[in-house]
Amino acid sequence: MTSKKVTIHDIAKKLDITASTVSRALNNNPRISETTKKAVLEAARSLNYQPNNLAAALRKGKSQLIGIIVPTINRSFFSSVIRGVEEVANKLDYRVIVSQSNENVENEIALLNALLNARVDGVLVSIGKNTEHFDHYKSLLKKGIPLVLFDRTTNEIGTSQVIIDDYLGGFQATEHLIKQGCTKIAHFTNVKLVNIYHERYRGYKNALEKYQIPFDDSLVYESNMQLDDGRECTKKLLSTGKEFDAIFSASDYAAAGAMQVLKEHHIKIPEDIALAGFSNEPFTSFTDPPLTTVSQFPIEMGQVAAESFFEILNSKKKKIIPQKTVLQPELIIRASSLKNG
Amino acid sequence: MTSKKVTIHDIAKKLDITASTVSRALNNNPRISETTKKAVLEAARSLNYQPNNLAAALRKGKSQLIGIIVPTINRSFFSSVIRGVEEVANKLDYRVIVSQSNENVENEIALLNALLNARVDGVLVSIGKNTEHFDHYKSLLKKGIPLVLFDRTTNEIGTSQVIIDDYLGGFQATEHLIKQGCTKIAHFTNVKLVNIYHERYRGYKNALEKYQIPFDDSLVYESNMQLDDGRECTKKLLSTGKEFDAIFSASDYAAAGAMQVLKEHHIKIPEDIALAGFSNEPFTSFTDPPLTTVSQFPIEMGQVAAESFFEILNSKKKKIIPQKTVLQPELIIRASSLKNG
DNA sequence: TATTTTTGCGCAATCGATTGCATATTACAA
DNA sequence: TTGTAATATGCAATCGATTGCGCAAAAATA
Repeated sequence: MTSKKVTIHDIAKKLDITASTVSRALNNNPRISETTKKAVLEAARSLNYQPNNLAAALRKGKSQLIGIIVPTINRSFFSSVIRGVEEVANKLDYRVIVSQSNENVENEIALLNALLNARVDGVLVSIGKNTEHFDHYKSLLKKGIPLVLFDRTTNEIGTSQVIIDDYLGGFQATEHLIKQGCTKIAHFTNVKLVNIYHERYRGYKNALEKYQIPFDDSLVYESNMQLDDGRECTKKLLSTGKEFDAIFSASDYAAAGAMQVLKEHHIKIPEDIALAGFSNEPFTSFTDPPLTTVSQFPIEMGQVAAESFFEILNSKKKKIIPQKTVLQPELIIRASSLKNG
Repeated sequence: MTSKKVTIHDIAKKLDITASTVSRALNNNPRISETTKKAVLEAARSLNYQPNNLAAALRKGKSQLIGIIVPTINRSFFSSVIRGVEEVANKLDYRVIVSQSNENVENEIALLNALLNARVDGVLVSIGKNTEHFDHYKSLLKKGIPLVLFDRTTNEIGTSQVIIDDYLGGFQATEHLIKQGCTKIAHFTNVKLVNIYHERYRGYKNALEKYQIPFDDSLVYESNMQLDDGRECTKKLLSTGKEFDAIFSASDYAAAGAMQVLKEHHIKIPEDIALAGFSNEPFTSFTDPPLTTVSQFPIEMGQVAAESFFEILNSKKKKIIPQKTVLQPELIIRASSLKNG
């Protein structure tokens, strides 16, 4: 049933001109007369011509496709970034190929290769947690293929990246808790070698320092930062008998876990213990009390990353100075931390 | 800096054979000797050969790309479906191009065209709310291009679709509330002409009927089903003074709104009023109490849709009988409705 | 040993659009 | 009127891989 594909040759035949002319007419080449252009456009419409991007891509060496690799697609943050990227790309008539690494280095490498074989014009990546060597990305750059990292980035590759200021976010959240009158603020963090968590941790410490509150290492708990980890950490924290009046969790999920345990112990939030998370996960406005958190503006991050990407793509000069764009996070204050409200 | 691209011709030259042989060797054609295959593979590796899918796609007429159109990428349900599709596609060495219609018919048409020009091998679509004519999809089918609809579908196009049994979900949720001892169950729904809401409503009514509970139209509230709508409906419901002991909301968001208002009125959930939503939005497990809801298994839906898609794609025969796959939803019972527990 | 079959590979066209380099026509200046 | 420039279009190669057809050499069969 597949109707014969109509090509520029069919148009050419119909108008008794050559395919070259048709191609130029369709691409609005100035060396084609207005009359011919009109005729071509008209014929194209009447024949229901659909250009074959593959052929053009092959010939031109650019596919109008860009690849994006994230750890998992169905997480609010990442899907929002993808949304942002798609918006920008779509306007510029580029298509976005998505793929997920599942935090697995080998997948990352395989996907990167697959994208290269599909001849994407470039790639946007949020690096998996366990990725520790970056040769596959470096070789991308050597081949001159645009690469932009976002959120989960590294400085080991000389390429543009877009991140949020995790330090500032950590600082703001902590400062906010301090201003609410908290002085013994616990902190939940991930293994601190992961950059973003380290930065949030730094922000936490510096805020304490600024307000001359002694830093107490025994109030800092490391975990994998999922809901259950948050629960565990909170239980441990409570069992030590150590006094504290707030928890700043570097993840919303761990904060949610903390909230559960605190409530199970009939500890009032925020009166007894104030709570702040990080990421502005969609669920945070639905907890009771709603969770104070830090927004990372994922859609905007996607847009900025895409813009940064196209800047590289369109720059004629071979040497591009890698840009590091740092977005400002925003503290979202909700009831979980609002003592004087 | 772009290193010269190495092609099969380079491999051919190196081994003093022809490109045809190289191509066949790489594709594991049985008519090529093992010796030659090994040599080609070896040479390909040493030259760091990367196949150009564009060229192959052009020649073969299939791109190994599939397109997917959703209203918005960054919604839990849709991003999860995409995740499922990507998983299946990736295993079969297909790439997934995502795009979002923003519930706009014109975007839908434009995106569809863009995908066609990119020569995707087929398309998966969740139709926008406002789309009322389907010619653009019908013409896809006429061209013999595989199309699978999921979640937001229509019977007006003779093509495969994957949906969940909304009727059953509505029935199960209502039945559950009844079994908890509720007899005056309010229902929040959307304009009932939207299929999925109508089905849930039907399920609600039939469950009542099965248990010989009189249906009371004045307990049914129509709205746009966002959080605020849920709040409004609940307020109205309360202000009527009408007795009710449960709310089955066809949307989790409206249910969350209801929960807020009930709590503001110091009405105990579930003791005074039991609550159930629909969709199993990620936030529902974080509310207090956690919300009983109906899971739609979006990842599985994506997988099934993809499988259905590849079935069409791989079927040799021209005529494919459109399959309508109806997935079973699952009632997720949580504290918001558990009276005896 | 003669004949048929199988195996392994080369030749060359092809997919559809782009583009550098002619060439023909028209316009314009001298 | 003639030479020159500008304009509009054609020719043919090209992008990189695939594939139907053909053919020689090797293997199997008669």
